Amino acid sequence: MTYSIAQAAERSGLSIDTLRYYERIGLVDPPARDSGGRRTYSDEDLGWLVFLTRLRTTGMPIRMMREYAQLRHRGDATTSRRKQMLYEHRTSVRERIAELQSCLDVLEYKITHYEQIESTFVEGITVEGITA
Amino acid sequence: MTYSIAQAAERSGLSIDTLRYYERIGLVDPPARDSGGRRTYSDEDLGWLVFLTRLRTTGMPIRMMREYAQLRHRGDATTSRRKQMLYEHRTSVRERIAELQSCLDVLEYKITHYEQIESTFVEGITVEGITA
DNA sequence: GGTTGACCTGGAGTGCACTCCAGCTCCTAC
DNA sequence: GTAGGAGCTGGAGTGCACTCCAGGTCAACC
Repeated sequence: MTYSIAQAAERSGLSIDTLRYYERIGLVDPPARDSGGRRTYSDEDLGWLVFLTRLRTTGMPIRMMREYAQLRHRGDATTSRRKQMLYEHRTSVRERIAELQSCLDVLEYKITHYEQIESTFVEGITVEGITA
Repeated sequence: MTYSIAQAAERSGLSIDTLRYYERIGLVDPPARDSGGRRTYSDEDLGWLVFLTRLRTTGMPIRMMREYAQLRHRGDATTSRRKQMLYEHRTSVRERIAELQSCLDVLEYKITHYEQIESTFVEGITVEGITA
């Protein structure tokens, strides 16, 4: 099963331009071409694209994804390196979730106490209180 | 109690340049100045800065923070509008956390099954499996 | 009174991740 | 056989959020 660039875009959630951009910067291997020179994405290509979108969604910078892609390209010898990268990334995602959660808590508090807080914002809550 | 720009930067976690930038774009009111023309931040200024960093950390774009700042500037009449903005922002933060969590789950799965997945990436997990 | 260091201003530069464009080719349908 | 639409390339442009810079002021200390 192969997919046109439009289909690959739809299935990966990336735009057509982004697919070509990712290829240009070496994040994805150039896909096969049909007789007319058009890109044809395989299921494997799609799988990789979907995985990349996960990494991107979780905030991995493109240069790191590229590093991962390059390691992947070098095959099994780099498995542990890649695993290590995923470990580290997992940690940072967890930290990011915790950070968001903590800000969310402040937000909840602020919403709940909105009227009071508005007038006594600094003393009561933001500086001495929850913020700490 | 007042603070120099360097102290305000340290306490808010923003850089000195960012403090001046925020002022320039109308995100914070111009603070008082001392006799030498230097900015002196009050506790209230600090409280606002800290709150802004929360919004920023949770991904609120600057133009929205500015909108909020403008409403705040117009006083009590805009309380419900601002509350509404916080409600909506809360929703988007919750969604973001859920999105991160779901990607994290995939990542965990990938890490746990790393060796197997490497060879059967597409069929087993990414396209038909968890991804869905 | 000279040097140092923090701060000032307006404006230019940066890094990231796309996104858009002109001008072209190729296939399909009428 | 031509009109339309999808796709192609190289390169330029965009939006965001800072970040840096040159050239200056000001207060304090030696």
